[in-house]
Amino acid sequence: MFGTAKETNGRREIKSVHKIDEILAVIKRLNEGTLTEIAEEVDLTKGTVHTYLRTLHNCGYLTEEDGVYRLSLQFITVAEHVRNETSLYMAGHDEVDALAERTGEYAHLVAEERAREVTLYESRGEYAIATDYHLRLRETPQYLHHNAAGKAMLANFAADRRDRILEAQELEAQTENTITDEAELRDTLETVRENGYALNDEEEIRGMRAVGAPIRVPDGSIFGAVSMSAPASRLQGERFRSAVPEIVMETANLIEVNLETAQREG
Amino acid sequence: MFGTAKETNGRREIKSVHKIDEILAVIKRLNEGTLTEIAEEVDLTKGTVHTYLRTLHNCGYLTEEDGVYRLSLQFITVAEHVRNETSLYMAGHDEVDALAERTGEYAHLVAEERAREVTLYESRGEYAIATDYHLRLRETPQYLHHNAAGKAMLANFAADRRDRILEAQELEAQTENTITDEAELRDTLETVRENGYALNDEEEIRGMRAVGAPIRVPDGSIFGAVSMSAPASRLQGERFRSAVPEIVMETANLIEVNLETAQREG
DNA sequence: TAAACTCGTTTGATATATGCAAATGTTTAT
DNA sequence: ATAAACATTTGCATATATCAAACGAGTTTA
Repeated sequence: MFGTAKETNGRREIKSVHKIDEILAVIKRLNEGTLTEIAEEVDLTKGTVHTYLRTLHNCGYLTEEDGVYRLSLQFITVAEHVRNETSLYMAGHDEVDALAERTGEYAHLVAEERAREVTLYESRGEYAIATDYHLRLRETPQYLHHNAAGKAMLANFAADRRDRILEAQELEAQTENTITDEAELRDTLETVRENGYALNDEEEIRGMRAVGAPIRVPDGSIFGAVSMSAPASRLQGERFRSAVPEIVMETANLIEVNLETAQREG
Repeated sequence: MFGTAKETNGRREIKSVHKIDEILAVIKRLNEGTLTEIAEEVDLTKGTVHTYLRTLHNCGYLTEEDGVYRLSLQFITVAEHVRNETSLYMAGHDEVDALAERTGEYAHLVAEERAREVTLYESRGEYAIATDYHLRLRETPQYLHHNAAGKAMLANFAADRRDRILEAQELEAQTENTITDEAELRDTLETVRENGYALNDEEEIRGMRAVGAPIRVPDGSIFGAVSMSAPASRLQGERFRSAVPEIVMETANLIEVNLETAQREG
């Protein structure tokens, strides 16, 4: 989305979709732009881009004020729809609120899409810090090996799904603690499977630790994770390695039950 | 967006954009669909729709599992970006949290786009009710005359902007209390301007009242509103007509100051 | 005050990407 | 084993996206 398309291996595609995607990507990157500014960044003439912008504006993808285009607020309403139709969100947001309240820290509900982690919901406990940072983090799907929730999911995928993800990419580092060696990561994931929870020891953000647990359903199609993150100073020793994991796994279990019962109803 | 384009008055447009918009609209409406299901709803052959779906999937707009397409979770991440780039959200979300906490009820931060109200942020106080209903409400931009925040904005727009909005549409009713008469609405808006706040007396949801206040900036370009909503039984008499309006206006004022200072910084 | 420049918008002509119909795979049902 | 339903591919005709160039509006410069 917005400029991240894979190469088209010979199969026919609609070129206009790619052009639209490219234009939206440019506007997202510039945050706002005039026709000339946008056209400069795209391999199309000003006249053509003008026609695209007119149509995208008319269809509600863009707003325009004094010749300046931006992504429209309608993306927010569409996102609400997508979220509300995601059963994991519906089953989990109250439990994540409860987790944030019990721990006083940030709690997260995430899902996997295209080998990346998308945050469905985030709840801020009383003592939660780095609010703005977390807001920005949600703008970009994250690598699964960067944090506890991602590792919890990765560990519990079927082997072939995990292999496909691990083989498709290099393990980029985010901090000096990020696991970048595949063998080491696979060992860790083995432990995560055994324990039922994953830890993140300053692997994503220096000074921050986190605990995550997978959310499973029998048929395997729905999948996600919950996690709780806090400054390392407030998350150490027994609390980090036992008490909080218990609470996080309990939350995951509650969400699993919610998913189960919701499924039987509808 | 997704099937709400106005008619194209003679000017040239990119037809593919409309087709994409229509396809996404169908998938949004069906929530999920196979190629055949989607193609049935669109005036294109299966083969053509197939090419569109392939491209939209490749570009990250859709997910596909066992031949079933859905809107992708990436819409959520894009929405986060849009929201974080909206200065009103950045200036207002903490204040709206505070408003929800002080009143114990739902607090809302909204903006106007295309003559409709879009919710940028919503905060749930301790006693807030109808959570699921509010989630669903956020999926669709609302008419401005349906609630307190919308009326607060409408009342404080420049006259021509207000006229353009009022003249473009019928005043649809939502409950028996909704103001559907233009003259009556204009009178109400006059009062709203005088008071500095707007009331909603079961005009949007039966049994719910709300109080809203406009968020202004000198140059007039940024515009929005805050509101607080609660069951009528908890929002009556002096509390409805004076105490809560004071608090809501205070919140709006704080957000205005945040906007001002943020603007001077960057 | 005119000329030069910038930016958005329109338009005719053209190449090509799109869309159809029909054929080909692939899976599911009988 | 056969039929049916569905997804996918492909050749061909044509609608349409694109370019270049012209036009118009607004701003700056001399």
